[in-house]
Amino acid sequence: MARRVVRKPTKVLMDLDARKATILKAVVVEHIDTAQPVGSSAVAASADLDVSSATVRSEMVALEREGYLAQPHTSAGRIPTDKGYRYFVDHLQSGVLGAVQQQQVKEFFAGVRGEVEEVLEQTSTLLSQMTSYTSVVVGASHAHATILSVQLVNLDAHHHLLVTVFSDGSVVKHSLTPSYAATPKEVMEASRQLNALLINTSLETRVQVPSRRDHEADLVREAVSILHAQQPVMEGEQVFIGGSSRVAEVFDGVETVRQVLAILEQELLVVSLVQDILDQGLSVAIGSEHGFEPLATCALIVAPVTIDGVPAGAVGLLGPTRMKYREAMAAAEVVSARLSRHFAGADDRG
Amino acid sequence: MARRVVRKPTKVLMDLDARKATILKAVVVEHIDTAQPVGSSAVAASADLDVSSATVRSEMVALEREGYLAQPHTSAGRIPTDKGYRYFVDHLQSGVLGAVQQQQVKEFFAGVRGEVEEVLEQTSTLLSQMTSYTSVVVGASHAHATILSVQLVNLDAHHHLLVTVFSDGSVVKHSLTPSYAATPKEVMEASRQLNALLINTSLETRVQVPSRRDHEADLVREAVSILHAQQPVMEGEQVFIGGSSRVAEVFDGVETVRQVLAILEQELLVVSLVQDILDQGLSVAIGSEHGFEPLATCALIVAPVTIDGVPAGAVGLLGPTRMKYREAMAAAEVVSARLSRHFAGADDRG
DNA sequence: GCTAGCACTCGGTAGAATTGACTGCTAACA
DNA sequence: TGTTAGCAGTCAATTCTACCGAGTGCTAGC
Repeated sequence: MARRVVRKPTKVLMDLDARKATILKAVVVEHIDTAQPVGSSAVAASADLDVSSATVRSEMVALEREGYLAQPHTSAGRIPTDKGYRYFVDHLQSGVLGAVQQQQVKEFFAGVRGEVEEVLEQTSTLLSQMTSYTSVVVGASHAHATILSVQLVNLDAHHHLLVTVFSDGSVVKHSLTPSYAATPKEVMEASRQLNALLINTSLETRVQVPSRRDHEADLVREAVSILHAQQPVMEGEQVFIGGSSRVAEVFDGVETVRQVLAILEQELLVVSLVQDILDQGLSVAIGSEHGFEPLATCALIVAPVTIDGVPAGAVGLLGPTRMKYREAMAAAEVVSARLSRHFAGADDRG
Repeated sequence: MARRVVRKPTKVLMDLDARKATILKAVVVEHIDTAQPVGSSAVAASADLDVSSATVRSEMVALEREGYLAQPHTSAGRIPTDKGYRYFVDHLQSGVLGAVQQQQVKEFFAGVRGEVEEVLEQTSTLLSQMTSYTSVVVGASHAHATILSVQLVNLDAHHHLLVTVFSDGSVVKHSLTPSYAATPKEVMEASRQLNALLINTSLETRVQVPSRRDHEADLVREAVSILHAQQPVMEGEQVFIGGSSRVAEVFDGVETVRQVLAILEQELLVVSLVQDILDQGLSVAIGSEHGFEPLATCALIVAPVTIDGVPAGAVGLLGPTRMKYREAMAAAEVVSARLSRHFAGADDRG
């Protein structure tokens, strides 16, 4: 992927004097609210600056020159640039969740039950409902997990199922369809050997396969090779996308909607996008910051999920650059934290 | 669900004389192509009727009176009603697939490999790419499949994984989190008992569980109850939706797009919709024919997938009522047939 | 350094006029 | 009787024109 251009936001150089900052924030807040360009008088009225619109005006000229604001056309107000949003986000006093949302989260985690996948999927729906943005929940790959059990099940003479259980609780199946007919006994024996061979190894460990030429050894070899033949990257990554219909609500322009949906369809892309941002220690990627052109009008909020300190995935929210950062970031953080806790405490619940 | 109002299209009463039929078809074809109301002169020109637009006009008045056509406003042309589309579809000479699409299908099925789920998912993408409509692929539930193997795997003292393999090749996992600490030996013994108990039963079979009060028996009881505690309807149904971004292309109006996307998010709903139409032996449900209000502007094409004659799911295409029925129906039919063949012949391939 | 004031720009809107794609009807015709 | 040409009427869509108003940049004065 030609997308490794993300860089940490340079907090240096980004210092505006108090008045400029106030004005910038006012513009951002107003524009997020109304989706319209914001004029100097609106700012003069809203922000608690005791200056006239003319003063605001000259400050806005400066802010535009420095790249925080832009003007759609001469006689319009200003809208924030990505850089403007970035300043806003970096200097955001972290928001608190609304009472309704808090209640929602509480009830959800009190009531949620079931397999990891189900929980992640439902979490995704929760996040989307809370924020009215599209949510992305990524579960970690089990590339590093060790194998707890391997079992070869006989469907019929030419069709066997390799079922592998990993230490992180994931279960994977693979089909084996040898050209020769294996007897149930041979399959069982192969299964036994596979267990002996693979238990407590991870997928990255190479193992010594038998070199004999009989059905059992053939089965064992094929099973091992299938198991190890995973995609080098993030096979087994799980993505759950919640509220894709929100895309049609929060973005304007059919074409934008189509593009965003098209991207969400490519789950691998979404995973790597989230992963990238996480790598960079960012919690928000605004506009072109993630270096992925088609999402230039989007902002992506991510929050890591950990299990006992170990990275185990992430939750994310995708919205337009003019999204409600405060609420959305608060939601992502709270949910990721509760999710981490949920998994950490998974065994001491009924 | 309050939606069991689907009825077979009444082919009786639906006979139009040759000229009316020609005119109706011309209107449908033209409107599908242009999305615009079709006027009498356009019909007079396109169809090989040797009559003037005035004659066409009076015929169209009749067709409107009989409910096949409608007029958006006085001085506009006519657009087909659901009934009009229905007539069109029922009297459609079945289309053939374009050469490109044929090639696409051929290559796809020549190259496809992997687990059932992967194949279904990829098929969904294929269908969507071929037709540029959103596709829905439904895999059958394993409610009737028998259990080939049950295994209880020990994650830690309070956390076990129940892995069940079914005769249809599906694998399901459930977590067991007892409050007492079970030893690995107890878990293994429980696993053994479960196997003895459940193999060759289906999920509908009730089994006799041990009534002893020890850890093994407790584990067995819990495992059996979790396994049998499935949703009465279609737990284990799988849905794969391909090309949801197409929704933004083929429907117009953000609100419509949002609604359709929202419906696609509810997978259970989609399954039951497809199932309903399949039950009725319909291959196309147009507009309100499926009795589901929010999809009134949609048409849904379905084609059953069978494995050796046994129903095993369906493929579907969702588009606006003015979709390209010929091409889409041909695609759905061909793909469902090839898919059926693929699964039937699954064991004699490498 | 701030502000009031002013001229200027330009997108958006409202209304009127025009266009053009239709229709339905009618009278004449085969 | 069915068909057609012709015509008047309807109505959405388009174009235009004028105008409004939000908002700017600039400047002179405080």
